[in-house]
Amino acid sequence: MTPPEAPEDGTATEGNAPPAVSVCVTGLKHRSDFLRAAKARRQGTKGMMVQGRKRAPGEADGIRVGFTCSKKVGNAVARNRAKRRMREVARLVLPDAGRDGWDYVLIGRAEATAARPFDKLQDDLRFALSKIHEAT
RNA sequence: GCGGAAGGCUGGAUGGCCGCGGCGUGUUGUGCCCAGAAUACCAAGGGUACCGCUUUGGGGACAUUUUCCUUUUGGAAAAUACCCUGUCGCGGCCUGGCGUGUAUUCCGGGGAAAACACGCCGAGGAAAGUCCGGACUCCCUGAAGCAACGGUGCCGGGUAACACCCGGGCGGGGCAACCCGACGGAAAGCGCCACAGAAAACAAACCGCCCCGGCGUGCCGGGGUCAGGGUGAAACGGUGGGGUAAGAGCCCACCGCGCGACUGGCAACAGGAGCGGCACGGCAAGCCCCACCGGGAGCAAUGCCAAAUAGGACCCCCGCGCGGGCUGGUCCCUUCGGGGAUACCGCCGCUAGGCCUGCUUCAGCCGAGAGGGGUCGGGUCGGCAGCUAGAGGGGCCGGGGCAACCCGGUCUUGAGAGGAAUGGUCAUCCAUCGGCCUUCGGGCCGGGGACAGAAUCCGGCUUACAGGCCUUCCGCGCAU
RNA sequence: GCGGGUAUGGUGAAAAGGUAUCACGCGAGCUUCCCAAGCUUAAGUUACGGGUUCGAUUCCCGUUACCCGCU
Repeated sequence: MTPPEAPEDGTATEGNAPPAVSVCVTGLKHRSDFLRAAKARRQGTKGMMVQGRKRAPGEADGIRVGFTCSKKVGNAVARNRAKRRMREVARLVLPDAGRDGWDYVLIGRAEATAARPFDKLQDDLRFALSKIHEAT
């Protein structure tokens, strides 16, 4: 679902400082990946739930990220909207704050993910990532 | 103007920044493919002419050194080196595997994915529910019929088909415009109709009413009767008159009901001379009968390519159990005729034993595996196809038809993802809601954008939906 | 996506077209000095909305929620 986001080097995002090493952010595709991430550490915020897992070496390269919404979030339109907002947040935040060799899963929340102001949503992800990373 | 009925359209707009999916073109051009060249490599096993190293036996001649005897020649012993001839092993080498082989590099050609650039396209009227009907694919099947099961159910037409649509009929609702209807058959058969009521389906009679008989004179028995009573969703048709012991379609009139010649209509159905003399309650969204339709499963169908690991079949190499033999090889003995051995090599042959179920018999299978190499087929992850041009949609024109719809012409349009694109964010405008101010022109602030997201495709149905716009019609009020 | 099923007191289950039943639980009361046990009693939109029928938990249609299978 998440096509390889454009390598954040140069052209895009002039506001954000491009990371020194351009790490490829790809999508999580398999259910087993999601389940493994769910067993690792997690951090909830107002806007979303974030799960993170440091992969075993040799499993895959780069940062991988997946998005999920349960039926609690609403009908298909509401779920897709929540996922799109989280995808956009991840596109802006992860190349900066994410770490190479990790899997992340972002889980949408009813009401909050769709209604929360966009900058707050970005802050939520940054906060959650820092909490997950510092726990190591 | 108010209230209503029917049909249709629409489903926020513009811009900035950042981004997504598909297709096409171009650039880069690696993985990969094709053709060629060069170099290197390929296990176990087998062979051993030759070469190198090494273990060890026999022989040889001379040389050197040391020791001893003699001390002139010389002799003896030991060591070293050399030569010849065997021998244990290792390596080289040959063979084997070995081929359309593998790997690397280079030259030429083709060229995914990816990146970049440019261009084009990118959700709906319901994309939804998955309720019908099809297309398409696979499975079953010789064909047809019957049965079973499921569905449809007024008639005619439309359609690829339908439970859909159109027109008509009948019934019901509304003053009307209009709307609604699973609307075949209950004299083919079975079943059910609680409670109440005398009685619930075809015959019967509780209270009554009337007549006769009896006596104990207000009760009993027999007969007639269904007008009255009450029950219920439903009760031997209703009203009036005649009639009678009391009554009753018993008779008459009108209404209702049934049958119905004939007439109209393709038909549903309508009208209806005449006849009957009241019989035939309801339920088929109970079983059923009649007519018609239907094989099953579904794109997660299906087809193709195809890692790692495990397992299967076959081939080659190697190896293993038993027995015997051979003009073989090797070793031993030999009176040189031959005889014996055979762990090992080559060739030939075979079963002991095990498995199933408690026993027997028969049959079958395994039986020689623990290795190395190769081929083939199945097949998972994964990938590709199916996958979007079709009973297509839309506009305009012409023709047929009351209409649904059909025929012809012309122009235009065309999402194809796969943890799943079609967006995120900001600003302005637009529609709208609330509050405040108002000089009633408006202004300010705040909220806020219906239902809802393609997943193989198409025709319907059903359900959800903020608002806005258009057309036609009906009723009432007012004015003319 | 495609296909199938279920819904009845708080929970788990029954019910043939005719008064919604059983067990456990919960509330109240009686009994007891108190508790337990026992006895009495209350609580239901039969998921929702229509239809057929005199009458629907049951039959038919639609809606909602939940569950299951196919990869």
